[in-house]
Amino acid sequence: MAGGGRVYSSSGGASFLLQNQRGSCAPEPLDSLFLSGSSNVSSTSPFLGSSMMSFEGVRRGNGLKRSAFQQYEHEDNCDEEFDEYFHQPGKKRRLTADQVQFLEKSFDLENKLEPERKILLAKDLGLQPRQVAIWFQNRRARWKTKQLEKDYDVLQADYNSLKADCDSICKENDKLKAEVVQLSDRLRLKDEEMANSEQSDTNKSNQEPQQMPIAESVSSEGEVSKLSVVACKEDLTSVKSDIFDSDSSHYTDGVHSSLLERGDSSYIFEPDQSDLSQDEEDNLSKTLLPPYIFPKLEDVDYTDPPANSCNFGFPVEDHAFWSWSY
DNA sequence: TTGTGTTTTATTGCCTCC
DNA sequence: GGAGGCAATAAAACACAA
Repeated sequence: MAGGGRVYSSSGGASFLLQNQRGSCAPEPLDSLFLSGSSNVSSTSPFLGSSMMSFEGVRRGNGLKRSAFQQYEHEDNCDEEFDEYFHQPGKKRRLTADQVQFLEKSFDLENKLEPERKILLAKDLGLQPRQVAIWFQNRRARWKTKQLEKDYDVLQADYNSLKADCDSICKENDKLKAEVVQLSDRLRLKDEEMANSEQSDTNKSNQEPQQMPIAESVSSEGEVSKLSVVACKEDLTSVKSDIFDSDSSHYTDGVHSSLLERGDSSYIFEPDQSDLSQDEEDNLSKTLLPPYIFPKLEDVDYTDPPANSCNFGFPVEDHAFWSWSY
């Protein structure tokens, strides 16, 4: 017994099928049952022409696939065998291709089954209303599965497209990061060369008896550090030209473009000296480090990369090269 | 012919709605 | 509380390769 107090029967729905499909043995075509204008239910049904249709149209010109009926259609004594086949308790009977096609068309019109429509369909097809209901229920389940597969395919296509974009951007990001590291190394080498040069100058000046410390010299005349600044600027100019000549085509990310959009790329390396104190100039001459760069670069947050698999920011360990000069 | 995977029909239990 | 829908599942029917 079915749940919910329902009473199901699966053995009583073949009356029409027996009559209809047994034509070779009992030639009583029931086409008239489905022809419009006849006295059959569907022809007078308010659903005909809307959600209902005639089984005749489906039956006509439709070759049966291998079905239970085919197995018995041309045999002698088919009455007994047919009855035997359909009266086996607990045996499942597949619907004929015609019946399925009819149900499919009905389903296409409306995939929900109102009670009246169910009764009419059952009468038309010679099935139990319960069988029609079950067929619609299973058909809705299949439709839903197919729909899910379609949705999945669409989502997969979207995902693949986004992933391709992400991969492309990641590669570009890696390339730019490598470039930054390379340029930073060059800056550091320049700085070290400059420091060595200053050291040798200091050693030479220490041999002269009245040589003043650089800081004092700067405070009194400012000549040494100014010369250093000029020398640094000359060095940096060569580096700068390398930076902007190396591959300007992809300086379109936030860092580069934000710098270039200021209209004067040289501001990175050429702070307005009129705003500098002597000490600041001194610092510039000693470190050569672009402290002037970093405040500008702070527009880009390198410490908080996006939380996806594609790390557009520099990882924490990558910050090492930013702090080497401090 | 047979084993195996797939499809189809039917059942069961739970849920919602009226 | 009954009717009906749905998800999960069973089981028969079917398809097909070996």
